[in-house]
Amino acid sequence: MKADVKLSEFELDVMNILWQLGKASAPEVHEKIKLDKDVSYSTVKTIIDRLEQKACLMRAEQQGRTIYYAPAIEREAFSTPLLKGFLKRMFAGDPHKMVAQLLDNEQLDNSEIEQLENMLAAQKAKNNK
Amino acid sequence: MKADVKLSEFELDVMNILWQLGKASAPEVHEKIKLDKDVSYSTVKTIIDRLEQKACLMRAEQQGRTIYYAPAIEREAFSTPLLKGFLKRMFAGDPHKMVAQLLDNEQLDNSEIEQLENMLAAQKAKNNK
DNA sequence: AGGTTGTGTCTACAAATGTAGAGATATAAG
DNA sequence: CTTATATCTCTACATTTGTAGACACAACCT
Repeated sequence: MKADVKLSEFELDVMNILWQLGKASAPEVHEKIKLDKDVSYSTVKTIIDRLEQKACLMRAEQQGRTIYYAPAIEREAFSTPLLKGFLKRMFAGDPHKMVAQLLDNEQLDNSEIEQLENMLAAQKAKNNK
Repeated sequence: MKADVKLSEFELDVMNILWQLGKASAPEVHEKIKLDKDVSYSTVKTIIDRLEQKACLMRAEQQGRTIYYAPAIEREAFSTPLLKGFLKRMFAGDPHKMVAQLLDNEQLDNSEIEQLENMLAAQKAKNNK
């Protein structure tokens, strides 16, 4: 996997939509994007084209003139290095600071927190093996 | 606090150094940056100047000709919105996915995990109040 | 078949970002 | 006091990113 592919914020927004939907046409992506900010179709299509050039998404299907795009890369391929970088940049590489902030920002109810506790327990079990 | 200040990656790198050191001169920042990538002094100084323009850092002190800069904004002022955005973009807004990835990426030993568990317990206690 | 419409293609450009050299100059060194 | 050096200042430019219009054209409707 290409390790040096950098995506801009906007490009990530589009990828995110594709990762969620599995596949989508440019007008569909445009619809989704417009929920957040008002940009023209051309703008979105340009981003899609650039992502295609970078081989981050591919033409999956065609119906009439309409092209359906699908991600060509797994979300994790990006989230892993980005998370590391983000952790380093914003939290001096300390996961605790990050989780603390996360708990502070997001309102998690008790059942959600318990899910997290389960994850931690599982990790501990794995460590002990 | 100015909510609409956007910092580039490089600008964040510099801020990070300042947040760590408390204050530093441009040559000192340059030194630190060079540990990661090879850029000229001018480049770093330009970034510092832009950060000063954006009022993200200030001249704290002067020794001879050398100016010492210090952050003019708390780390949290950036990490909060950035974390939210990052969560939304890379993990579809789901904190669990993010923590899962975090556990996967970073090798946390049991005592570190227990610290996290304590944080979660504290949060639950707060929820129940 | 002819017009309409929704998509795609191509091109362009402004703003932000990364990068750095040339020159000024205050301080340090002799 | 002169020279050398470390910093700062100013200016410039290439690249990336965000943004969108103009035009082409296939497909659908009647």
